[in-house]
This record gives sequence, structure tokens and C-alpha cells, in this order.
Amino acid sequence: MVLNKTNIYSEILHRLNILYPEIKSNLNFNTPFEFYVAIVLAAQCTDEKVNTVTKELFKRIKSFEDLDRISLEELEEAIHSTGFYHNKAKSLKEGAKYIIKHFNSTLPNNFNDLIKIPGLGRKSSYAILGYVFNKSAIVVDTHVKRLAMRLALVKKADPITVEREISSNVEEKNWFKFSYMLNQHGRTICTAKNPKCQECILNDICPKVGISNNK
DNA sequence: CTCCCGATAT
DNA sequence: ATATCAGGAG
Repeated sequence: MVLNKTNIYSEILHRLNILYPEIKSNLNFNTPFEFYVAIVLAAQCTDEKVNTVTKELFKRIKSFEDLDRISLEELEEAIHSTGFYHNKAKSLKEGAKYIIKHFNSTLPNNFNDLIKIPGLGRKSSYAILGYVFNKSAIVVDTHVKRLAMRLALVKKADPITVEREISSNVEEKNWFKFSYMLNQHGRTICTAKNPKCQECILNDICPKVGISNNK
């Protein structure tokens, strides 16, 4: 099937909506604080692994003040299995300090403030906006980036390019849903390695069917 | 562009 | 044993 630019976005939106009708984070959390911790740990780590770590961690730390108080060593040990634990522990403690000092111990609900917090980049900031505050956000992680490339929505594998392309071709009310669905599809069907093109609902409109194994 | 790091699949 | 996965900072 050959589609013009507007139609490929609308086809993706409609077809993936059948598979992923509900937006539900793969990270377990009950409060904005918990999501903040989880999203920092989720950098370069699977959500499943993060969940096993936070299950125990959230019994011990329940606020930015708790995070500020816990010793670096204790925190590093608790999050060790998520990888990059020196960086993440440092980010969490510096981030907590920053939020206490500049945002009255409350996670901000706008991008410009979130991105200033140490340890939060674009992906994490937008994830907080979408999952915690139900605001419009385009969360470009490695899955979304990969699918945008395979579906030829972008020529450059750069997150900001992907954000721009989605924002100018999808209605704002669907931004978060669109990036969410690409993410879910990337985890399950359009995987980095050995994508399941045969069972893919988009295989007739995907330029990379059958020839993709990475990139 | 390099560094940071463990877990899992092969 | 080794390749692959998964973001942010400097």
C-alpha cells in the first residue's frame, strides 16, 4: 500500500489504537515522586528490572526529603542492578535536592522546569508530563526512535527530529498516545532484534518489512 | 563523541 | 564468552 505523509500517520494511529487502546506505563508507581525515581532508573534499563528494584526501594523512601537523606552508598546498593548505579544514585540525590530547593519539594508540571533537574533529559521530562500530569508530550525513547526510522517518518535518528516530525503531523491531543503506541509496538512486535514483521499490523505500509534487523 | 554499568540472550 | 539492550551528562 502506498500512502502520502498525512495518511501514514493516520493509518499508524488508527491501527495501533486497536492493539494499544489504553495508555498504561510499564513502570509501577503510585505518586509523582515514585514516577520520578522510576524514570531516572529506567535510563538504559528495562522497565521490568526497574520495577523489581523500586518494589523494595519505595518501602524505604517515600519523598524527596527521604531521597535527600538516604546515604549515597545505601542508595547505590539498592539500585545496583539497574546499571549505571553511580550516575543514577548521584542524579537522584542531586535531583531531589534541586526539587526541594527550587520547586518546594514538588515535582514541576512543565517541561522547562523538569529539564533543569539534574538527571532528567528530554525523554524523562516528557514521560513525567504525560504519565504523571496528563499533559501533551512526545516521549522519544529508543523504541520510538527505531520505529520512526523503520517507518521512514524521519531520515535522521535524532530524538528532537522525531519530536518535531510527530508534532507537525499528528494532532496535539494525540501526541502522547502516538509516541506511547510506537513504544509499545517496539517492545512487542517491532523489536530491535528479529522484529516480527509477519505478525505486524503495519507490515503493508512499512518500507522496512523483512529487511530490518537493526538500526 | 565518550563515559557510565548490570542483566539477559545467544 | 560475547553481543545486545537501554538515556543523560560532560
